[in-house]
Amino acid sequence: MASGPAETTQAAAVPDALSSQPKLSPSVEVSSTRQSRVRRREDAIVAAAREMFTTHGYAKTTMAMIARAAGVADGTLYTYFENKEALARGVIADFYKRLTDSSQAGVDGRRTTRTKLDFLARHHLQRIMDERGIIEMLPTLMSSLSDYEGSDVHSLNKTYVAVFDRTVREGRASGDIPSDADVRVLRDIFYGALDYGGKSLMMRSSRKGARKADMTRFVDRLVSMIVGTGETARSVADRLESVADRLENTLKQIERK
Amino acid sequence: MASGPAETTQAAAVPDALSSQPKLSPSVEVSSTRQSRVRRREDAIVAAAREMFTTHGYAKTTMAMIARAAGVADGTLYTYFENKEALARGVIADFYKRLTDSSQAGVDGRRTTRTKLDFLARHHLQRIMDERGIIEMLPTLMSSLSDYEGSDVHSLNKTYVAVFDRTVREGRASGDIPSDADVRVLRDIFYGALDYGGKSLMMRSSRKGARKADMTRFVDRLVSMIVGTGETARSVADRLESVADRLENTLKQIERK
DNA sequence: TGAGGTAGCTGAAGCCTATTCAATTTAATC
DNA sequence: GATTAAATTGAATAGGCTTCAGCTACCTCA
Repeated sequence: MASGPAETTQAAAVPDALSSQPKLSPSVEVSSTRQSRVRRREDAIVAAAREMFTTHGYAKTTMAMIARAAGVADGTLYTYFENKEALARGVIADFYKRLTDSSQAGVDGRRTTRTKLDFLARHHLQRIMDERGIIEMLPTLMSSLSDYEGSDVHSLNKTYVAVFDRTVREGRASGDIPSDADVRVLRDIFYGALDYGGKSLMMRSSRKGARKADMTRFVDRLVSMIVGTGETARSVADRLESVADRLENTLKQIERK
Repeated sequence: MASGPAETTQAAAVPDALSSQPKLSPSVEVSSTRQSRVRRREDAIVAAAREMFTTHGYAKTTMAMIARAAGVADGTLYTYFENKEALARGVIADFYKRLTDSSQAGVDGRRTTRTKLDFLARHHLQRIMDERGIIEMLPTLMSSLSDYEGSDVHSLNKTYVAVFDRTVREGRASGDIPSDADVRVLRDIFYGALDYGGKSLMMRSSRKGARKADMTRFVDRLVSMIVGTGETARSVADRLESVADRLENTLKQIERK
């Protein structure tokens, strides 16, 4: 529709193979080239929108409020985003990008399957509780399933959960997770439980302390369900194995007599 | 605000201790008393609203559309419901009431913890997939957590999940579920996984057959996580564990010689 | 350096809906 | 049948999203 940089949002998912100008040295981002100013303005709009949506919710936030907060005219918003929904999607996309980065970083810093999953769970919970206003817009925007498939929010979500998927596959390979486990099933259970549990946690336990304890109990249980009764069942197997060794040896001795 | 029967919706949760008239024989419901006509009209409005919301989604449904479908004037809607949100809540409340009834009935017809949970899971999945348009309105309406607490939707939801809670408590008492399990934690995991999994199921597997298989695999896994590695496997594990104990002790004695 | 061109910006006007309310119809009561 | 109260109506109001004709600031190139 608009001839302006409206599609920038879509393209933002990819590194940036944008338009006419050959890329200048990236360090000059501070300079006042047209592109950089445009990008800065888009960032300002997204930031203003996030602020407003988070504070007042999607429905009660008006485009005028966002424009005012971003320091632009109402019409300018439509140069960058097709409409209110697209702007909200932009905010969500941005959220997912940040979430994915921090999740991957956290996972990389841990060794065992259990600690990785434990981190992923806590991190997800923390984030959706902090920025709940944003993720609550998701169902509103993606009401028609067809809206969702193919949207950049969808692909960014896939990128995000891929962090979990990789962790599970590694866990399966290393024997921490039963090898017959279906990654998609575990993923649905994991994130479903976290989203629902997050709401639940916010409702009860208003006291800071109680919430933290509740959260720990919840996460521990959830993670234990995935890495299996693992520990115990596994240790039984381990013990049985060593018992078998000792039995064989002892039996040999007894039989020899 | 309105002097009309606007609060009927709220009161509908309770059997009906309404107003002036002493209750006549309930069989005369067909008659044309003022109250009965009012109730019939409210039902018509809720039904029309459900139809529209389900087909077009909350945002794209206009009050005018609902009024037309219900065969009343625009203004009449506001005699029964304070505003569009309240009307949507009415639709959701109605959904929960029906869901609770059918769930309880299904649970009553089953014996074991596993089959009860299996039924609850499948039933919940089926319903949220069929009437997805309705439950998708929930986050939109209840965006401010404070809206939710105390709303009749909240209390009806509590009534609904109570069916699950009872099943889990019974399962704990009968030993099918570990006695240290926290009902709230299990509940969050159960319904969270189902809600998320439902969306997931709808996205992949468009083919009828594949969806049914996916659903079975998903539900089996989820239920197994709650009732444990399941009756048989669990008892074997228990036996193995105790055998291991005895073996170790015995071996020590033998080896000592 | 200045003319010409264009990307980006502006904000008032248009359009669409939720919601209100004065007037009207319908039902209950006496 | 008259009186009163409850329900209903739909046109008017209000407020928010979106458009668009014109304006500004910047870039390019001679």
